[in-house]
Amino acid sequence: MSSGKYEPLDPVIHSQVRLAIMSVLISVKQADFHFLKTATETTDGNLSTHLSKLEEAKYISVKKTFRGKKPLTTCSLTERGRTAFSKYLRALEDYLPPNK
Amino acid sequence: MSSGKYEPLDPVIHSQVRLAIMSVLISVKQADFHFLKTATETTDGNLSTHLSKLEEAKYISVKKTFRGKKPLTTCSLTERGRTAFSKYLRALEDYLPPNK
DNA sequence: ATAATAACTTTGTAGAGCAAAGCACTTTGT
DNA sequence: ACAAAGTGCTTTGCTCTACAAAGTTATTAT
Repeated sequence: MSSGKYEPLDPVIHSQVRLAIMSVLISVKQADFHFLKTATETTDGNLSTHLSKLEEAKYISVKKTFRGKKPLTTCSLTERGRTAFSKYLRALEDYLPPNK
Repeated sequence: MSSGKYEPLDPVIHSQVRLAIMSVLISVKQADFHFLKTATETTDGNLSTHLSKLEEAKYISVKKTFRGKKPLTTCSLTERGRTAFSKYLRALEDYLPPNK
């Protein structure tokens, strides 16, 4: 039933780092800056900008609190983000060879 | 057995248009410019530059001939391209939620 | 001869991605 | 108490990417 058509891939998600972030957040529901940085193996600067982009798109929500005296940034997927991610995954299938 | 690590995604392939091109070429073995343009729904300019990029990476081979009096550009995957694509697909799995 | 079409390629510009530098603290010596 | 080092980010600046629009070259239609 492959339609032969390529659905557009949401450009907000179709980026290595942001895809990794979304992927992490799908599985853990909540993740702080350090965790995401380790998981995605990116730099502080990159992570920060990519998080901002995902936040602007309302795909994640970012809560800023304190862990003891230090700032703590905690991220989680929004419903909108979850929807966008599954839509992305469905679209992506158009690009993948038929499932074995 | 998901390692929790995100393998880097080959940047030559991780682009909507180039991914679509690779996807087409995996399934049809040969495709001309017009066919690829229709399949990937991109503009002439974009397709041209993306093909050049894939060619530079030696992922595709581009043969320029004539169909009657008109130029005809025919593309196909190289072995290197085929390998790169399956590597990309394996890496991509790291980013996708566990199958089902 | 002129115009329209085909099959690309090149160019210009706007946006994405990254590392380095910056900022606002807090902790750790001394 | 003070300075130096560390933490947890954000901002900046540069390079690289992606795209559409314009250009090129040749062909077919009028």
